[in-house]
Amino acid sequence: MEPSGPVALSPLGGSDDLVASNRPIDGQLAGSAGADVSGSSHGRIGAGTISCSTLVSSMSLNDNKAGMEGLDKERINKIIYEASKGSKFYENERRKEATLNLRIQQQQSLAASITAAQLQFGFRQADQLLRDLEDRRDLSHTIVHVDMDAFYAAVEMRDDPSLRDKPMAVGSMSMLSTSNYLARRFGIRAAMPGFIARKLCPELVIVPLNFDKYIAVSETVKEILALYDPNFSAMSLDEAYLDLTEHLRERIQAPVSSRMFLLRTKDCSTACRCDLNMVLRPLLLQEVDLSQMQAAESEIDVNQLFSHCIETEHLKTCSVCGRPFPSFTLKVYGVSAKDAVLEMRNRIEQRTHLTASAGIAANTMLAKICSDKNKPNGQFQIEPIREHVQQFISALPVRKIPGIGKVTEKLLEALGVITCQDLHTQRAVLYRVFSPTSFHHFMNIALGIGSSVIERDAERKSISTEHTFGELAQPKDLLNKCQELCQLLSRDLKKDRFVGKTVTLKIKTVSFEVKTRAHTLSHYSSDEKAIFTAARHLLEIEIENVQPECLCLRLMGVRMSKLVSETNCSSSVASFFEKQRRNNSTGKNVACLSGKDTEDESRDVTAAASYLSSSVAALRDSCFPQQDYGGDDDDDTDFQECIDNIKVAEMPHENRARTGSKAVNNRATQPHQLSHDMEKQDTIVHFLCSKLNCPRLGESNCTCDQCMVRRSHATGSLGDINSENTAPSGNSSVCQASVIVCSVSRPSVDIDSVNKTSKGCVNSTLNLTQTVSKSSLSGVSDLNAALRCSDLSAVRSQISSANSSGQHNQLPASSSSCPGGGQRSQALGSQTPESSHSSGMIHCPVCGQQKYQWPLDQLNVHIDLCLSRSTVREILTDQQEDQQGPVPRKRTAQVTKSDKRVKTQHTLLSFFKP
DNA sequence: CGGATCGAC
DNA sequence: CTATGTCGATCCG
Ligand SMILES: Nc1ncnc2c1ncn2[C@H]1C[C@H](O)[C@@H](COP(=O)(O)OP(=O)(O)OP(=O)(O)O)O1
Ligand SMILES: [Mg+2]
Ligand SMILES: [Mg+2]
Repeated sequence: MEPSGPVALSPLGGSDDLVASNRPIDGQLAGSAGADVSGSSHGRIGAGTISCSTLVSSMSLNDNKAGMEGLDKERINKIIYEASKGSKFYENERRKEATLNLRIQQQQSLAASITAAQLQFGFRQADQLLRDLEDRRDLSHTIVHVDMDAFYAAVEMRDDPSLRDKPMAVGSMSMLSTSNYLARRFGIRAAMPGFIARKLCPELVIVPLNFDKYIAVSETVKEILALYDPNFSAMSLDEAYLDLTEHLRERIQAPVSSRMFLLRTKDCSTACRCDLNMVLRPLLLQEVDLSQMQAAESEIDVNQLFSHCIETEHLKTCSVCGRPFPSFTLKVYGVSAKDAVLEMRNRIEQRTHLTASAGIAANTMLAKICSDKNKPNGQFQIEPIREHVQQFISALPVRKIPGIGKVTEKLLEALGVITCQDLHTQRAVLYRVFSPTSFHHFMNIALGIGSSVIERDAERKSISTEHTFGELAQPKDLLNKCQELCQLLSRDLKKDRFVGKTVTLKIKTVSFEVKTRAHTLSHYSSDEKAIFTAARHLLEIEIENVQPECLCLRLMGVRMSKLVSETNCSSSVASFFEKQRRNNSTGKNVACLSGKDTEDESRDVTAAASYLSSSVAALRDSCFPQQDYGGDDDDDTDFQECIDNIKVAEMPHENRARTGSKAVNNRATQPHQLSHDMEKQDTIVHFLCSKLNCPRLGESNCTCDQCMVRRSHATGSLGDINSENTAPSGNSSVCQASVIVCSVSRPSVDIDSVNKTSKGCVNSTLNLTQTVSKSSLSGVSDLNAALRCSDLSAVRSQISSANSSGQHNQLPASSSSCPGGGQRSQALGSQTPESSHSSGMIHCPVCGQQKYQWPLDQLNVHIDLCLSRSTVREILTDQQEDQQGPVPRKRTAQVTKSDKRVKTQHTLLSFFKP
């Protein structure tokens, strides 16, 4: 994006033709942007028509929503403006608007500086990319996006019939989460404050949120979705993507009866309201004589088909609720995608009494757009034919593309881009003005290309909690609020078994200005005190910064990121170490791992390694609280440096250059690096062993690995590990560390074998650990000595020798030629898809946690953590019977206060994965 | 890399 | 009176 010295030899003027449509808009928008800025300074209102409300376009109505077509926008915007003007919120929106206009002006001058040569270059690059993308276009999948209609509102209307014919919204006078379609006719929609909505429609009924209900309904809907695609991906409580390809294949073979479903013809208050497809369908299907049915028949005359049994009591009365069945028909759905989706939507409605809309297309981006097209209670399909796709996408306004919001729309509009067709027309300008990533996305959009596979759920990356409150300015009050939030955050972290490293404080002043401030802890934690210590510090700095003014806030939030999951292991290494630190040491929480260049693919491994490093450090701290290491963070930085070196060495062609400068041809796709990750992890483990400088460590590690490998093949015996790993008492503290490291190094086993045997292995590790643990806690300082004497160069040479061929026989897991790493990985790699195909359920061999389609790398990290954790846990329970498990102990029924855990919404990149 | 911005529900 | 809460991605300095 650098201006890169626009030595405009021939400024745009000469090449008008190519961007003809661009010119007038350029001028117009630059002009209007300038007018906005100057106009806002003397805020003239009233006299003009609507120019006052377009002044702050961010405050005018978003009608980009189903059910909001053809509104009297002018009237609505006027009301919104009248209700907003002069408010602090409005003033802040104006400020934001001004900086956005500034940004647009910069963009425009950049666009204006494009030379003819640059333009030509842009065209060439764009066309090349377009060809590549076109070549890889995949129309073979049938992707479906399902989205409930006016979800929260629909649930409330279902449960309170008096609401059904009224404009209503869900939320509060302060903020609405959604509205029903009647209310949308008044311009009332999500993210609008209730008091403004009331001005638009005084009769509006506002119903408070009931998250527990929405969550329950959501689960019900998901049950149905899973029948069509067990790997479906829910994007929020009310929508999901499915890949119907497989279902459609099977659907053709399946018996007709599997496509027959009941459909109530009218809702009667006295009749059974159960899902007829659950309580009645199975009974009817028993009675049906398929031979009597016409193949083409789609609506079946129930009375005729079941004339022989329709008077039977159990077919007249619901056995669940005891009420009479309502009138219904039996519908036979076809085998097409359209019919399958009709069937699915019908089943959702029969089951939940709520309607859903759906989109069918070859990729998620198009499917998402389609699901909105016939909302509510409708569906739309784009046939998987290139020409159809092109036709559909070309006419589409870019604002309809998920991921393109108000701001991007405005930026594009300034470049003459309104429709997706314009994206293609203006491709040379876009190439120059936007980042390579954005440009890439735009070209995908122009072609109607998106992700044609449903991504498995990514690991969560942050957990946060924030509250809006009445003005607070007293430092005491602010700190109290901060602590309260930290407590809530800690509770959430523990509930979901996460520990994290980076604490971020968010504040919003009474004038709606938002700031965030972050601090990275020295150890992974979910502990309230640890979080609060960090958050308070950040807050105090901010209070300090505005003095002698007082920091007057309307919102505060705390977020934890750099997360590591410790799923379902009932006691964590982290909490163990936290306890030790609380008891023993004076919290020296300053040191943190130096900056990491964590690539996506190695995130888990690196995180695990970081975690390990933290754990070892914490272990050391807790064992030897009196010692002053002087170089506390030396260890960490050495460690991190080593990891980085490994990564650099193993990813020679890594393109880590910032993409900001216009890279000419750095569009090479990166080969997947999973096997490297495995190797890295092993290398890291060896690094740790080396770092601990114990002659027996490598040996122990090997033995442990081998032990586990052998057990996995059902030939191992405990003799090996017991005899070889038992350390002389003099080395006991060192060996404790070794055991921890050992257990973190992954057992080379396949899943089933682990399920059968790993417990024994862990226990044997455990026995050893217990012994040495007790002696080390009594004050042996060999570990400390080892750590202090460790020498980086020696470590490096040890690493390289560990990676060289000589070690391979002893260290199967570090074989680099084997995809996925060593034997364990290989076994895992071949077993996982197998077992997941039949049941899809994978369970952690250590803690037993089950997860659907557990991704290999995540499973591995999880097992690592579990193993080390369960080891420590057993030590703990052996030593002390006290303390809380992180399990929430309060059974007091609490209402859920948020719809947390919304995952990567439909943001640009997510639509273009493979 | 931290912080701001954008986008989504 | 009264303008949310939660999360992920990207960009810029
Ligand atoms: N800005 C928001 N803030 C808080 N909650 C929201 C917001 N937007 C949406 N939600 C919640 C309430 C919605 O019912 C639910 C699903 O969102 P979404 O599918 O976009 O709209 P909707 O289901 O209410 O209407 P429809 O899908 O028919 O347009 O998510
Ligand atoms: Mg919806
Ligand atoms: Mg939705």
